[in-house]
Amino acid sequence: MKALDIAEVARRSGLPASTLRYYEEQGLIAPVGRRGLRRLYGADVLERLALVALGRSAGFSLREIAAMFAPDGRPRIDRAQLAARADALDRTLRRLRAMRDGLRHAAVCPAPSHMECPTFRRLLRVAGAVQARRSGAARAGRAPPGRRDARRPIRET
Amino acid sequence: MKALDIAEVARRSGLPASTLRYYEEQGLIAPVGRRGLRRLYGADVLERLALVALGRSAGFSLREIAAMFAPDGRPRIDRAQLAARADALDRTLRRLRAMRDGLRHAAVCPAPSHMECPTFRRLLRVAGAVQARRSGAARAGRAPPGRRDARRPIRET
DNA sequence: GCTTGACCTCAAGTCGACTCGAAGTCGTAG
DNA sequence: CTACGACTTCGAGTCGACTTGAGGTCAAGC
Repeated sequence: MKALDIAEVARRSGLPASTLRYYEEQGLIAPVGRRGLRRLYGADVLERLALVALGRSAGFSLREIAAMFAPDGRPRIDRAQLAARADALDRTLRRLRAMRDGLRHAAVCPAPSHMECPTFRRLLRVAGAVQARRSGAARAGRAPPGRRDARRPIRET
Repeated sequence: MKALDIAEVARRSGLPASTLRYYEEQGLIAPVGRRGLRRLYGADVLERLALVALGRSAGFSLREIAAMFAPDGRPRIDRAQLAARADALDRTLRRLRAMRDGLRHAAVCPAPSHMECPTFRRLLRVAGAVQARRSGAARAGRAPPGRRDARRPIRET
């Protein structure tokens, strides 16, 4: 077994060493051992990191990703959870698609000002409506406490 | 002109008053005046807020959105910037689409473990590759300093 | 044996977009 | 006229995912 030192894992994974230590702290990876103070990783850490990257890319938090590994270290992924995340992605996709089309249109729209373009105005109403719906505006006037924003950041490419 | 107080704007926009104040601090909106200490808003603030919501939905930061308003208050949106953002959204969409398909597949994949499913493994390689490419791994070994992660959070629905 | 420099730990800082709490002001209903 | 409560300001706190810096350890090369 050739053990990898942190620099090697960093080089091969593209992640800085500080991130690897942070991931370890978060229970996402673990070194197979140490030489003195220095961490030694097995080659499988790279697959694990790919799995983490995959999860992050799909919008999972590090905490959620950590929960996807069984204590024995093997990925134990809940299929229902995957399906749910796929559905969430679908919703995001629909929203972003509409947004892209709107932007695309606005970019070439002949109206002198965006505010005079019907398409743009429609987009505007939609964006405003999403917000109002989320807070229950004009119904209760006050969102139930503790009901924090469920949206989670997804990172662009 | 009927002036709206902050509670009314909050109600109609679905945003908490604290957010409206914060937006003002960030130069996104401004009250038309005050009655005593209290802010009074014109009706146009709602359109403005819709514009802000739109921008946020498209992945712009508040800073960028603020820059989209000319000093006179009218939206002065750079069409090239819109097109660029639309392209960025397109890339994000492609990535998320692949991710969704992968998740969907993994959720129904008959392989006993995800690691034995070719589709899942392919997805894994892709996710790992993105990361490695971003940091220039295996080429320079070190990303040029100051070149911070350009990805920006997009919020799900 | 000594130096070098890659690694270590731990605490603190960063960023964006808000939210919260304390303490103060003020218009209006009674 | 007073009390109430909706507003105000300002500073600090939160969250997630890291990064940075100070100060310490240690294996390997000279």
